[in-house]
Amino acid sequence: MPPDHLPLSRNGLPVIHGEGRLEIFVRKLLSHSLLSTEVQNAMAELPYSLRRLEPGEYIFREGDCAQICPILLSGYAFRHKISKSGGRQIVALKIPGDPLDFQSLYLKTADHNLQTLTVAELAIVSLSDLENLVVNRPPLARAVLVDILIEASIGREWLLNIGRRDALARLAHFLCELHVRLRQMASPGLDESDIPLTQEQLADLLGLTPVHINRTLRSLEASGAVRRTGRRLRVADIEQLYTIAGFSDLYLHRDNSLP
Amino acid sequence: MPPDHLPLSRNGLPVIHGEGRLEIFVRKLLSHSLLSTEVQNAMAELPYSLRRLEPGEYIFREGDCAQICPILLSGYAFRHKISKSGGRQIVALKIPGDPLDFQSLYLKTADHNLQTLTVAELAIVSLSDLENLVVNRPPLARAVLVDILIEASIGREWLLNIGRRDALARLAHFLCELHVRLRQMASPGLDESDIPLTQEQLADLLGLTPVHINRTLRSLEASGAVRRTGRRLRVADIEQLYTIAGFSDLYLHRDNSLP
DNA sequence: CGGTCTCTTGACCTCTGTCAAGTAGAGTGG
DNA sequence: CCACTCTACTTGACAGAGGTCAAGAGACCG
Repeated sequence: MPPDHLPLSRNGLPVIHGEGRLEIFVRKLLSHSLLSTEVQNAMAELPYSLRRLEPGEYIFREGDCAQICPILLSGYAFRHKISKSGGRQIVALKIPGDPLDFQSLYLKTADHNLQTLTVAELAIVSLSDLENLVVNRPPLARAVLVDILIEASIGREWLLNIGRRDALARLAHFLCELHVRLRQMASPGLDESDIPLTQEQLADLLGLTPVHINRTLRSLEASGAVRRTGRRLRVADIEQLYTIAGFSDLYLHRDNSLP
Repeated sequence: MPPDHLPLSRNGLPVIHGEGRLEIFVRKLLSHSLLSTEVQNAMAELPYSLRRLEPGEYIFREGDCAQICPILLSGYAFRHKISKSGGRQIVALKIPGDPLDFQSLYLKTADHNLQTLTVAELAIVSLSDLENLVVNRPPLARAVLVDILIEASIGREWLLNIGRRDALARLAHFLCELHVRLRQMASPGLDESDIPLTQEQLADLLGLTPVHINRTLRSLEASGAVRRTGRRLRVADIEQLYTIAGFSDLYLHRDNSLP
């Protein structure tokens, strides 16, 4: 039985010096911020240790006091919270390239759980290396902050989604968001039409039940917006999803680095 | 007819040099971060101009490109978004002492609307003054970031609240949060048991309808958890509200400045 | 090929929304 | 101090989106 928690903070001697695996992280920040090539190179050369996690492994738990900054190199992860009555709500979905925990560097305790969704690879960057990199590079500090602000903006859109859209539009809206975010990363081996969540996970993410997700998914399939083969769910007609969801990507702030 | 938008960015010559009105903002940051007296004094002496707003006035709108940093000195304000089908969702409630818009300093366009809930007074601080203050004061920069992170944490708890709690627990949970946040500010003239929202606003905040808020409020009143006189809503028994909501204040990170 | 985890489906239920009409406060003006 | 007016709050009847339960079928894995 593997340990429930990652033995993460064995004060991070970097093990592997990446063969450009951090490039996807650089690309993530570039998607919303301008960074000089000097900064980009410095980031790509950050020492890190690589960890491979199975689906469902916890990266940290509510109440923990994390000390490192993991970056998602491949696979998916999600943040979630559980209410006293046992209901689970997924509050964020992270895709390859996303930094997973700038927050712990500034807050004492974690207010949510972070768990892998699929097999995932993490680059564990040491706190001091990261701080050394950011200090004296205001544009990089700014890019990190922008990343945090965009995650918060996505959270607000999810509030609107769960609070005010019916099941069909709500599901469609999430599929649109994931599609846009994946396409924005434009990573080889990352298929923006492939939805990696089970129906139960979709339910926990959208504040619905698995049974109702099933019915709604079926309805989306009937209209041709998605296709399902076996357990695999794919976006079939993104334009139609946009229409069903009333989707606008303003909240993703993709224009942030434009003139 | 007053202008719909504030003429905010008349490039901010500070008009009034505060008689300690910014003290409440200092106190807000102190509630989660340690700051030296030097930093506190420098903050309190920031030049600012004072604006008084009527209930329901917009401070900025989705798509705007704000340029200043307003701080809420008295009264209440809220962030909200509107879906294509017309549903409104309040995504954040701001109380006296809260900075209202660090985000615009880093993101090009606003992704939500910001509106006053009651009569409110804002301190408008110029962008350059603020940046000058923060640069070379890392603890202050950190405190500002912590403030942003805590707002994001509150957003995640709201996702759990709307996604996974029924109307009764959901309403109770919000009342608990507001009570704790107001008490934490411990400001004279600020009554932590007084709920300043109409039933319609509570509905938009909790993803419910006004009619159902009415029924739920009535149920809370019957159990003695709240009291209503005329249109005024007050917390009557906070312990009972905690129980009904299954409330834990971990997500407010009030321990953040403790040893 | 057996085991386990998802997904499906139908019947039924209930929480919350909808509609619509009426009441009561709070402010305004006479 | 009394209309008058707005807005907010109430209330009841009814509807419907989504939840619950439970059993079975289909995928994927070793």
